[in-house]
Amino acid sequence: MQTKAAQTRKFIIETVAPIFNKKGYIATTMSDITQATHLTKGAIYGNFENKDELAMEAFTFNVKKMLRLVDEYQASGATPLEKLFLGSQFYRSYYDLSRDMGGCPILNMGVSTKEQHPVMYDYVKFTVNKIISNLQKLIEEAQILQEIKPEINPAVYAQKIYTLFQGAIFMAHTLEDPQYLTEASKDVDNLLHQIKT
Amino acid sequence: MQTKAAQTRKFIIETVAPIFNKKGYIATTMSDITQATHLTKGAIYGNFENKDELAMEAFTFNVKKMLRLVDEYQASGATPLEKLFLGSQFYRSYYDLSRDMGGCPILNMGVSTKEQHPVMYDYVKFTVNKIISNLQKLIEEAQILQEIKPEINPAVYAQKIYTLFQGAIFMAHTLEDPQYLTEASKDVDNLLHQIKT
DNA sequence: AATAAAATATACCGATTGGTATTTTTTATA
DNA sequence: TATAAAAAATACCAATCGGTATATTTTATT
Repeated sequence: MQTKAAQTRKFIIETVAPIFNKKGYIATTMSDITQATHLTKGAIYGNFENKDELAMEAFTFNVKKMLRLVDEYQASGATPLEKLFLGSQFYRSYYDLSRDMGGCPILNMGVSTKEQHPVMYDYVKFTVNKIISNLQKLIEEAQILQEIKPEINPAVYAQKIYTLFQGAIFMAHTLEDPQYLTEASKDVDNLLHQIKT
Repeated sequence: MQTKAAQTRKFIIETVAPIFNKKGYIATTMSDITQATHLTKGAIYGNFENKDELAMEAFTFNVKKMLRLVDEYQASGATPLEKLFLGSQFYRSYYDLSRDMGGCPILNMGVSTKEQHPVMYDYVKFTVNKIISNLQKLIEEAQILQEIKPEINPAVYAQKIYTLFQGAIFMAHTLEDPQYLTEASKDVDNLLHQIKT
């Protein structure tokens, strides 16, 4: 095992991820990073090529963590429709979950990298598209199993659901009121009840 | 008329507003500002106390412009319900409108000032609350005129509508696809049709 | 046209930025 | 326990940051 290097690397990413998420790419300085990790520049630059690489790793760390959490939450669902309901349920705890990692990485990075960091911005877009595509696939599978009405458009509804949650995430974090997310979850639940067979 | 000073001040604010909106408070440098205005630091600091004041003025400029636009758009509505439908209609052109000013100022500043600029962040919150409160008032007036069902909760629906649009704004700008806003507008239209008497 | 005031430009400041070359310390291997 | 390699610390770099003091130019008033 080539432990040590990989270990510090992991430690740095975990420590720095919420900082990049909170402050954004530009506003996060190497000083922030050395202070938070209690390491020196030498150690940081020994483990990462530059600020860019570190920021990318931090962002993907946050995103993968979130996607893993929602995946685990949906795992207990026996059918696609059950997974959709569980996904909706998941967002009731999303305010606390995302606050712990410095906010919603999709929202924060989507906004703050658009004019600052084209590479990361592309990765945000890629991630958003992947999430919506997963949602769409769940709806399509539910239609095959006749859990959801055949006439509804999976792409349109996947988009509808994710848009609603993303709006609620922004509102909850901006007004510091998790109620926006519980309300959105209720709305999506109602939506799912309307389109189920 | 004390024109000259007020004129340059206005010119600087107008020129700089989309830059602050795009890049955020920290990422916007005095160099950005002098380059965009073709003025020197002396001129800038002669008209504004510091970067802070200029950023605040730029943000309020963007917000007021947007609020004025939606207000003008709703003005032709004869009744509160008509104004609500027009407000929904307004967001079908919001992608282009907000892109021209460097993005949605509420979204961009809400995200980028949260951990960077408490004063501006408070003003974002204040503005969001004001917009929702205006929506709520319109719904209440519509209920008094019996245009909207009495059993629906104005606060809940005002929140619902604005959350949906804010989500669509994020999605449209992040994926660079205005269709998210037209779709949200249709959804809100349907919502209004459901709750009208 | 002379003059005072207002507006803008110039030249600078200390602090901080991301990054690097080098030295020191820690770790693993023999 | 000597030694080589890996990791981290130190000391530095030019460039840029926001901001200021001063000099110059433009404007308005008489």
